Amino acid sequence: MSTITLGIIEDDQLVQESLNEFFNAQAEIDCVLMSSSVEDFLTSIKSLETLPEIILLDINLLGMSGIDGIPLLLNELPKADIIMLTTFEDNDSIYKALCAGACSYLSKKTSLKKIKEAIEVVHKGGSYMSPSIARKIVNSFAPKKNQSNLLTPRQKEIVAEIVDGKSYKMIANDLFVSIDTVRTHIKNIYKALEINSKAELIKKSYDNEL
Amino acid sequence: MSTITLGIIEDDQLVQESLNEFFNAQAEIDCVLMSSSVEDFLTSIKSLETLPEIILLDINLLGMSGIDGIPLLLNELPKADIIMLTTFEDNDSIYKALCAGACSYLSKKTSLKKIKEAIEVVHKGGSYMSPSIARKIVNSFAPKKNQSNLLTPRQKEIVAEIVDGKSYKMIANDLFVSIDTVRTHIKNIYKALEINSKAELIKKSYDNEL
DNA sequence: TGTAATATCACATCATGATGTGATTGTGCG
DNA sequence: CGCACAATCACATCATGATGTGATATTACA
Repeated sequence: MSTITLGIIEDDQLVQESLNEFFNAQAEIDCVLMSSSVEDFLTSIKSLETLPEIILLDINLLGMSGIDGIPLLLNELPKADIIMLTTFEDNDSIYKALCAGACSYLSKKTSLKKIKEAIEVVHKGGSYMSPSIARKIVNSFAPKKNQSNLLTPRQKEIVAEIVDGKSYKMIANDLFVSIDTVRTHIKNIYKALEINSKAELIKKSYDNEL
Repeated sequence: MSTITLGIIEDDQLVQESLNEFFNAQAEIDCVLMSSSVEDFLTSIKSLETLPEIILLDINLLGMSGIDGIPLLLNELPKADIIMLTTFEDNDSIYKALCAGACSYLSKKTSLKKIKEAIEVVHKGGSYMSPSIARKIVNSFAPKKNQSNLLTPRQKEIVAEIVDGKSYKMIANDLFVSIDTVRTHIKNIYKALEINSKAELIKKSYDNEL
């Protein structure tokens, strides 16, 4: 197996040292750059001969946050894979990091052995998530338990049409009822969901809040 | 650690045997039911004393597909966690299984040791994905390469407000411009995106097609 | 049997959205 | 310099959406 080149952006001195020490002892992984901030990292890579294939990235950094740094890093190193290594495990951070282009997300509690495993997995074109984080991600797909019966079946049909971009007139046609009936349904839907515009309805629908 | 009770739905005789043999040798895991179809499984669990906490589920089954079976299984065993174990690794199967409520997804190539690990991880409230599958999932979050420059920065601001559920009037207020300016922007946005309603705009935005 | 919930329709009114035409200003680029 | 383009504003018009009030028929359940 060829050596994997690694970059690390991490502002905690202790974590830096422990990672450095560990990877120095690993023949398969070569840490080519260690920085305390995204800004530093971006200037430093310009003078490197061998660029990192994998970047371990913290979120809570001096200067720019790791999440905001992802697009910049990918811009400079389009082929690099980014692995988040952070204490933040809230849905929002995870979601934002993945959307920005990170391809793996590890809790800082992860053992060095597992971090190494994750690096190797990512290098092979896969991805590894900490179990707790993977669970949060799958939960974001799963249907809400509050499969709330806020809406009647008929109302859900109407919502489906609206979300599909249909006008009242088209809905009336599709469902073989009058426009006024559609209006009434929508009025009741708005009341049930405590909203008052199509935009909010579509948003709720996409966010699975029905 | 208390014993984990397991159910398996798998129609390949060989896989059944190899799983059975393996788990019989594991003190931590007790396979309480092995079926060849979702239908069989659902009738058989009625006569069980100890219900499975975890279900290993194949997709390609006689009768109902594993994916279609997920809601039925969760209905009977609301506390159970479902782990997919299948050769199907296409995005669509993965997406559908997770949306239906599966909480883990393993390739059939996964070693028995890793399957056991996955069961334990899931039992602790986490989730484990095969690396190749995890990668597909994260890719579904990542931004489209076609970060299309169809819209100007200002137009993107307007879209953000619309998607947020704001009316033209509110947008005009927020951005300190007149309603007519907002109208013009939206007109141009519609032209650029070849659409003609707010609903379609919000849809495109949520589907990352901007 | 009566009441609640659902689904249907009507009429009215005002707000908002969609679309067209036209104009001004500033910025950047070849 | 002149052109393209982004961003701003105005006026006009018609379609659509939001909201209220009221009514009828059906089903479902206590």
